[in-house]
Amino acid sequence: MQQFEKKELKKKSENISDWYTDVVLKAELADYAPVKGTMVIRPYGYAIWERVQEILNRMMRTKGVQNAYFPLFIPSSLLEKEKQHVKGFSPELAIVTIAGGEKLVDPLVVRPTSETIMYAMYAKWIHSWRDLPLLINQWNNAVRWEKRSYLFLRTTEFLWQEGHTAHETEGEAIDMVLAALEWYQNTYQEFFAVPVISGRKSTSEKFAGGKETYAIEALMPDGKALQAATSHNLGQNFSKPFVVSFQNREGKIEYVWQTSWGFSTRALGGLFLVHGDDHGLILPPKMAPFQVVIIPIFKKGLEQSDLITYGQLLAEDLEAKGIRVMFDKGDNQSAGRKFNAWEVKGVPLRIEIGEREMHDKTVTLVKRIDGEKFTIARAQLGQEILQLLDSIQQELFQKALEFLKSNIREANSYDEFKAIMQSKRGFIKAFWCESAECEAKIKTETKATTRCLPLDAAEEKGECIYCKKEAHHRWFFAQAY
RNA sequence: CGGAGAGUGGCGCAAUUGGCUAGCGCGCAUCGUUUGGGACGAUGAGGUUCCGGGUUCAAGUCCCGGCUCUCCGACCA
Repeated sequence: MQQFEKKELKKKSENISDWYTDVVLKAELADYAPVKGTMVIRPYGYAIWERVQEILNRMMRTKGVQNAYFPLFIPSSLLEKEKQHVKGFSPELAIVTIAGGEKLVDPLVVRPTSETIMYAMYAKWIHSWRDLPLLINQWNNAVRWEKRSYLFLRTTEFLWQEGHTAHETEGEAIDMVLAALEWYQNTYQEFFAVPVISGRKSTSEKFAGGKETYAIEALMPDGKALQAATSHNLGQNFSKPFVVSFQNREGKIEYVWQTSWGFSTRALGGLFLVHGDDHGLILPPKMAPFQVVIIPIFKKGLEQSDLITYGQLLAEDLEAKGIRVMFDKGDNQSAGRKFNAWEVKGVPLRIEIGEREMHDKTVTLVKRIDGEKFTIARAQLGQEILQLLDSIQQELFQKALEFLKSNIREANSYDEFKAIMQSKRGFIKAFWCESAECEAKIKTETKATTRCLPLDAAEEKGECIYCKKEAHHRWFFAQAY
């Protein structure tokens, strides 16, 4: 019995954070690396990141954003040009002080984000309004020396895309900021099947050096919120110190209006946490590296090669329909072991083929989401699977949406607020006067921070939940990841 | 950076008051039998017990110093 238990996954229903770590390791998404806080993203996990790249690249192309690559090292003198920016990042910088065996006069910062190095270049490239807008994205890594790390959700080194644009007018820049936010929201909702709240950040939560920050916030099963991606309106805060200026249509010198926005591997953590159950991961079909796994069941007296041919043709048919298929045809693992392995990895559909199916020209189909098992004729399989994948995608989103909806609560008094934080957590909508003092006190006393003010939040009259002074909006609060 | 815990084959663990050739399960390799929910048998490989120093006839075990990891807090995408 004991040996059996060791094979089991930790239960999501019992302890979500143990489950999460366990499932990330066992599904072979990632593994711990030798340096504290770093991880290896393994092929299965990286395939999911590549899906994200495809999705976001496609979205970025619609607006003409181009990919490029800027260096990893930033001279510290450059980083220091924008005061709020250095101040915000300095506690978590990794700095190279010795290189080539010599002490560096100007140490090199390993990028925590690339505003400074990119804008030093933008200053060189932008001279006229005709050079605008400049729309560049890069897929890269960044390093922030986190004191406490967590697979995917907070690693010392992480992967992301960072988009950096420069515009002629602030209006254009704001359009860009909101467009990026919408891309992120779509990625999360339509592809990850995770509903989000998108909105503006408070002053204390905004990007160091920026003017306004917008974010998408997703609710995790433990009632904590995950800031899944951000989009910043930088105003002219960087263009001034970096002298990114241009001659406008009237011939006058002006500073550009800038934006930056990023979507990191952290977002994958949210994807893994939200879906999934005691048996492991559940990947939404649109993100799954394999949407279908075909498992042959060999039997004595059954010609193995016949079954493999049957499976091979099946796989080719499905692939021709654009379905991502894994045919796990090896004969050195029992079928049961394969079932379990692919369940942990969250493949949405499993096809079992054996003697019966081959004889009847059918397949046995099993849904990961609920374990439902049925037999269908091979002839209709492709169509059936496309429909199933679609309905599973919807079902996952609906489930997550219901969870989100039932975990958004209004608090009209501070007592009510505290009571919610002590029990179910989730999002709390409450009036707040927008003073940093109240925000800080609420955080210390309840762990909840302001998450955002939704874009469509109505202007209302109320009193701050903490100080009872006048307030105009109900902000979203939650304990953050 | 504070608090707690832990470092023993790849992984999970064991090793009596300090005592014999450091064990067990999983995994791995070879061969055979198997395969409809984590198969079985036989054989085999694999160890500087985190590092450095000390005490002792004798150290995985005790002492000192260091390092690393995990969890919990403050900081953060």
